[in-house]
Amino acid sequence: MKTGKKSQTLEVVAPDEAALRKSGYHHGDLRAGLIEATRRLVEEKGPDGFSVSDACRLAGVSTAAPYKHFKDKNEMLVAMVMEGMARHRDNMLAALEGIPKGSPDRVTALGKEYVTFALEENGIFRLKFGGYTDRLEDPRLQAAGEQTFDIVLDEVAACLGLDEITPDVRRRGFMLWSFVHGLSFLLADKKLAAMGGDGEMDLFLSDISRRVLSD
Amino acid sequence: MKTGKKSQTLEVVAPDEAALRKSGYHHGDLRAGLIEATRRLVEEKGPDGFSVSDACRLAGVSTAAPYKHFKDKNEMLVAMVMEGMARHRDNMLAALEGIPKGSPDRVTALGKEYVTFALEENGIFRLKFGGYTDRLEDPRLQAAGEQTFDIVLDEVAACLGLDEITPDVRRRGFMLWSFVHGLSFLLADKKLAAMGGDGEMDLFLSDISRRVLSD
DNA sequence: CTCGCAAAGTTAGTGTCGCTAACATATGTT
DNA sequence: AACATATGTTAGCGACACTAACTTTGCGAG
Repeated sequence: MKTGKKSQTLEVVAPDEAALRKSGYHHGDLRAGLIEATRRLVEEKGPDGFSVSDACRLAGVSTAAPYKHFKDKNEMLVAMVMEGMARHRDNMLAALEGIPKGSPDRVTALGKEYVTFALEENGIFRLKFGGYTDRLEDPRLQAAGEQTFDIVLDEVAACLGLDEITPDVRRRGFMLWSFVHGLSFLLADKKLAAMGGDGEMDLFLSDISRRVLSD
Repeated sequence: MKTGKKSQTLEVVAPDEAALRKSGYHHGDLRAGLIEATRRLVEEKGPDGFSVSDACRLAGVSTAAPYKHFKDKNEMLVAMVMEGMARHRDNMLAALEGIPKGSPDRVTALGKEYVTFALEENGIFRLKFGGYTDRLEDPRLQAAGEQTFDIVLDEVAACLGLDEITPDVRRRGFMLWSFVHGLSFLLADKKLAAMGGDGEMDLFLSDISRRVLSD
């Protein structure tokens, strides 16, 4: 029989969870299901509160199952963060649409998107950047991060009327990155109480862009 | 018998560890010993790698002993971070010595000290800021953080020739904080490879101060 | 001085977790 | 149809955070 009893886990699953529950003995795509479960749990309970066991319960498999697809807990997290960073990169590029090339508004838009992602996908953000050394030092993650940073460097160069990445461009890029990076952490930690309206945020970011891009 | 056998823990302790090992049945000041052990272990293995059991081994007591002094693991970490932040604050104030009041160099010096602390006591820094929401949301920690931020605000106001903390001063203070905060994370994560010499760092920070303090 | 009690240790045990080993079942190739 | 392999299972180990119940110690009141 294919779907006999299996009464310990809810049989009728919400359409929401259809993607990550299994149907028979085999799951179908447990790897993807575990990544999705990991994403949800990390977002809900935070990187520290996340456990492989929880992910297994959510996916409806035994606690040993993940190790057929991932070396260990850390690799599960790396896989999930990788997927998140790809989304992050897409969002950054999408944020540029419709803004004329060479305008400082493009830099501001990138900064805003950076902060938005850090807040909305805070679990992923903290996993990638908040952890202690070598917790997620996977070279693929580093490469993905540099790729995203290159987007910023291109825009900075364009704003300065340059067609190559000079040391000065890199310097300003680091400044902008430091800025939005720290701002993301402080906002997520609610250290900046007074930063109320969305418009105030926009002004803040464009002010920063102006200061960093001026000579 | 008072000091009969007890052969499981090294009896002859290094002078280094004298402060946190016990002598007899009673430790003397286990609370302080555990805080010191926690500090060393967090710095060595990172916030995630830290375990109460390790701290107990280092302090030479049983794994149940800490719970006579701390509610749980989190409170041990809070106590340790509190002590670190007091040190941090002292360092900030010390960094101002000898620099004329009202000079932007004072702001730069504060920024440098901030980054220095974040790198040298990286475990504490990540515990306080890197963790997920509400991991260390103790009100005492928040209060200590605001106290330190006030130091920065005073200096910003002085640079602008103001004698009160206006919204503009606060805005610029947030900018500076975001900057050094993000810079600290990126440096700790080694994302900024090219930031080589110490002098280059100084130039970078003073450049940032100038940009934020200009109108 | 000693009696008693609270403070500060101990051992033993619980439940959870990450992970492994050994076994079971489904899938796809020949 | 048969086998090899991929993918699931159960059982169990060692580490961990934390608790309960017991023991030792220091100290103050009589």
